[in-house]
Amino acid sequence: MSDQLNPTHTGRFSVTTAIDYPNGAPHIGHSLEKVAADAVARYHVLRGDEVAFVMGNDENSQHVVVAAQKAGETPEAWTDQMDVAFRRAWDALDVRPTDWVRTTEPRHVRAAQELYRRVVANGDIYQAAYAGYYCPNCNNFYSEEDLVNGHCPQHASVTPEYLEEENYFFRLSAYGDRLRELILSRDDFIVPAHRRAEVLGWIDQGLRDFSVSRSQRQDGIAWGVPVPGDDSQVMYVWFDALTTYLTGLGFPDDPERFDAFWPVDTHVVGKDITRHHCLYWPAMLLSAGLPTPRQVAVHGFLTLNGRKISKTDGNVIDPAEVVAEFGVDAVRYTLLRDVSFSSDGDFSREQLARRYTDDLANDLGNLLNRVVAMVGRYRGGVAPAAGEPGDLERELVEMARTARVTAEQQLAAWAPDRALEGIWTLVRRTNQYLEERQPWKLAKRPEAQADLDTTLAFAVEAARVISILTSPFIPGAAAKIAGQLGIAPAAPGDWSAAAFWAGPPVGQLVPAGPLFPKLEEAIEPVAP
RNA sequence: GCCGACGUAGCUCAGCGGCAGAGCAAGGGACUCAUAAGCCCUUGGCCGGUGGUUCGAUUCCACCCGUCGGCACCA
Repeated sequence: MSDQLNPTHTGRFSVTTAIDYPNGAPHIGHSLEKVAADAVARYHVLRGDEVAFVMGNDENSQHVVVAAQKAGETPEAWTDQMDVAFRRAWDALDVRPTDWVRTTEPRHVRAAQELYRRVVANGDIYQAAYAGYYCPNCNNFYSEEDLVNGHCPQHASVTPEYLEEENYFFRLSAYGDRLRELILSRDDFIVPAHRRAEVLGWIDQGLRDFSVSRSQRQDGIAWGVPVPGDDSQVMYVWFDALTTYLTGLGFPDDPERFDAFWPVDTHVVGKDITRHHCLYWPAMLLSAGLPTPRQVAVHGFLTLNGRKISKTDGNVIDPAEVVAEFGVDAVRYTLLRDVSFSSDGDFSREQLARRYTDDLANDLGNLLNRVVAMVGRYRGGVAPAAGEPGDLERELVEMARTARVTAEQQLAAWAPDRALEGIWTLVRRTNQYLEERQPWKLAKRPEAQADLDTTLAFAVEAARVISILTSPFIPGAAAKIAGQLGIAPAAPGDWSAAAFWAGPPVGQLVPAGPLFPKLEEAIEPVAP
């Protein structure tokens, strides 16, 4: 079954998210791709796959040095703090990577240098002058167009000096044809399709080499991965950052693990770094003689209340804050349900409250509550055995199958919103089923007790299936559903139990109150 | 300017050659197991505009109008 849906399915699955610059606390905008990757990773675990899910922080940037200085810290102390902050933020969202890479780790330095050596050996690195306007405050180069009236765009008082320095460059220009072939070789090498078209367009316009090192001398603080054979240079952002994906999967220290998980199944990235993941990275790997990724899934950005997320405008939401208010499952659900992965999507407190109330509390929570209550009231809390299914029961079973297949297909296509939409049709169908069978009426008729048993049994079973189907998205709530059904939460390999009568029999229920209690007060619209 | 997309119900979007769909929002109803929840019904669309291809176009093509991304060392 799984192999039909995903021809490359090998019993292993590897996925990465973009690594973040730890120059401040993570905001809700960072969360979408982490939560999406986590949901897909959890799904693969349920499928019984051995999963590697790599995340991390990009600590080698000169921006980090600047941020640390501003905070009066050493870069080491600063990145240690940020490391804790980021891990805590992802943990609060129930995002559980199997591997966490900091680019300052020795193993990553080894990985980046090894990759660099291989690319050098293939003749794709050369030395040339890099020229630009250098701002000592930013410790960064700007192009002439970047300057504002000759001043640094970040520091109006600074007039950046025109500097040239010898840097190393990667011969990206030589890889246009091979990259085009690679992208054309798989429909879903880049998803969604419009991103693929965009990248092919870039290739047609011609590729330029990019610099992969910077002089280390800038302001004395040694920071970054030294270029092999030239200690005066450190690797410049992309060469170093992209290599984290290799580091996390065991390159070069753990060849067994690396062989098992590389090439990675999917890199999940934001649309802003499409070019680097779809062109720079595959070209670097081709040069190094390493297999290229199977897929890059590009997601859009989140807006907040219809506006760009911006710290300077104060248009930000701290994930921890909304998690505290609505619960982690509601935040995950809203991110995954409301935001089309392929384009930008809006997030707002109102929308979060709406999803919480409509989908989670009313549809799902209330469904579980009424089922558990009826089994309690009519059958002493023990789920009865089903009798012969009728048409309605067969429809319900069919609906469950459709929901499961939809979830599978849509997750494979990186459309978690569609996957959830499909699962919710089963949630709604189960509520409808209860209205059609009206167990509360059957309970009053002595001759209808067998029908009541069947109805309750199918409703309980639907809840059990829903618990498994929803578990990649809202693991906490899914486990609570299982808990009230008196069964274990979904475990690795349990996806196949997401069908009627394919799982452990439900016996004694364990009522525990509303899954998603009604929100206390109406959420006030956020003032503009 | 160039490249790429998008304009379908009040909102968010699906459909992409054969009688316009979903969820939310709005209005009405029957019920009572349940978190005043759930269920049923209804309202609501010249499918951006104009031409063309076709027996037939929301769906394909061209142009126009409008909106938005990208155009490379800022991640």
